[in-house]
Amino acid sequence: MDTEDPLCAVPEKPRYHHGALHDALLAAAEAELAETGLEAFSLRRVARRAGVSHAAPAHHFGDVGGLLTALAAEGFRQFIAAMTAHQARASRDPQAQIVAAGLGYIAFATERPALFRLIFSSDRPDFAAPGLAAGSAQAYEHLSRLVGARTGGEDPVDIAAVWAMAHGLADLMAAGRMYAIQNLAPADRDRAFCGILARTIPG
Amino acid sequence: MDTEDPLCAVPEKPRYHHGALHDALLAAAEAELAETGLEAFSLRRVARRAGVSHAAPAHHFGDVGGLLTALAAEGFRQFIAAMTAHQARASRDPQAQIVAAGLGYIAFATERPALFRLIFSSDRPDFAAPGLAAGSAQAYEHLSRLVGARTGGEDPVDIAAVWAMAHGLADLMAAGRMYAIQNLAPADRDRAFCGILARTIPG
DNA sequence: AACCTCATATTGACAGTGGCAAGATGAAGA
DNA sequence: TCTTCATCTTGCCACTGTCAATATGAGGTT
Repeated sequence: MDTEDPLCAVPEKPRYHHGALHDALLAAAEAELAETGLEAFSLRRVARRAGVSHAAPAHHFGDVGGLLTALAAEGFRQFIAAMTAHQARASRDPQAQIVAAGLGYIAFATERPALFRLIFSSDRPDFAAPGLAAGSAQAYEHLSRLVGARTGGEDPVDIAAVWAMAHGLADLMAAGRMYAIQNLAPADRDRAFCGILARTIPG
Repeated sequence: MDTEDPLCAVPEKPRYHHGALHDALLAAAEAELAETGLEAFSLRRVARRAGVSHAAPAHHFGDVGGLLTALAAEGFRQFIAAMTAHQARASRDPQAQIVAAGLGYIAFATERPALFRLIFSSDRPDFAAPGLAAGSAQAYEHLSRLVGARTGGEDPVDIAAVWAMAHGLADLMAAGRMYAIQNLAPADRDRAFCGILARTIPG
């Protein structure tokens, strides 16, 4: 959250027409989501944080659902980026890539639990909206390709197994329910995750 | 939801002191949760459904969090019951019992998605409250015993693997995100789940 | 330059929400 | 019968999301 970014340099004096409210609201919403969580998310607080009236978001996002839809689309981009980042640090071996993607999956859930819940455990975004549906599909295809590289064919059941294992670990970690794993030292925790994730594809 | 249950026979004429408001509110809350979902849950609608003023629940549950805490505790009981029911129909073989528990896990999530989210993906219940913490711990121990019967020792990593796989499948099914599996015929779907769940414990 | 247009933002209202305080009710014990 | 006190209601407050009406001013046209 760098406020000195010259690329976003916009005059700071208050003016009637904000100029970049769309992006400012998205950033405010993301911060608000991270701080208060999804269940306490408030459109009016987002507007206040962006320094704008409570009805201003409506013009850009329609209603709170629209804002959350846009936020979820952005969330999927970050989600895929988290997997990709972890894969980049792993070997090219297909199995290692699957495990790395799983670690990225878990890292995203742990570091951004509210955003994770927004994209996977909420009914409030409109998942049929073009931008969001595309993000969701892109995430699935990302996983699908990984599994395909490992098994040869993209068997939906294999994909489901890898997906479910990564998702289960991620969701339980985001909710803070896996005490046995949470209490491990980071290195041991990662080792445990790797071992578990490696079980999903037999052979 | 049998309204003729003689065991619960309570005079039905409206009176100032309800007599069994605690249980009536819990039942109303569960119905409300199932119909409107967790994110649209409203304490006042629960009160209306129970035929009582909007402030009546406060005396029994404190606030909305208290009601959701009680509901979550009840949810864990039903959750464990779902696993137990599926296990009863399976063979005594430890591996078969693990798979059956997983199928029960998934069945609970698909049949009661809102309750499932309440106990696994919500911050609103107080999970430190005695009744709820006990239910949560009981569920973990249930899984723990199953895995122990299969492997000999209760390795937390083995438990985590089984738990995460079942949870991942359940959560993604509850959210309606596993299109590839959802579109399968019920028999094929169960076969797929069994195959996937069986992968979690190696050997 | 002056003017117009219209997307952008504000204000104010509305019904709905959770929580609190004050009061009404009536069941149970003295 | 009288008293007590848990139970339930009423009324209020701050807050929420959404809508309609209004104000603003940036950019294009003349």
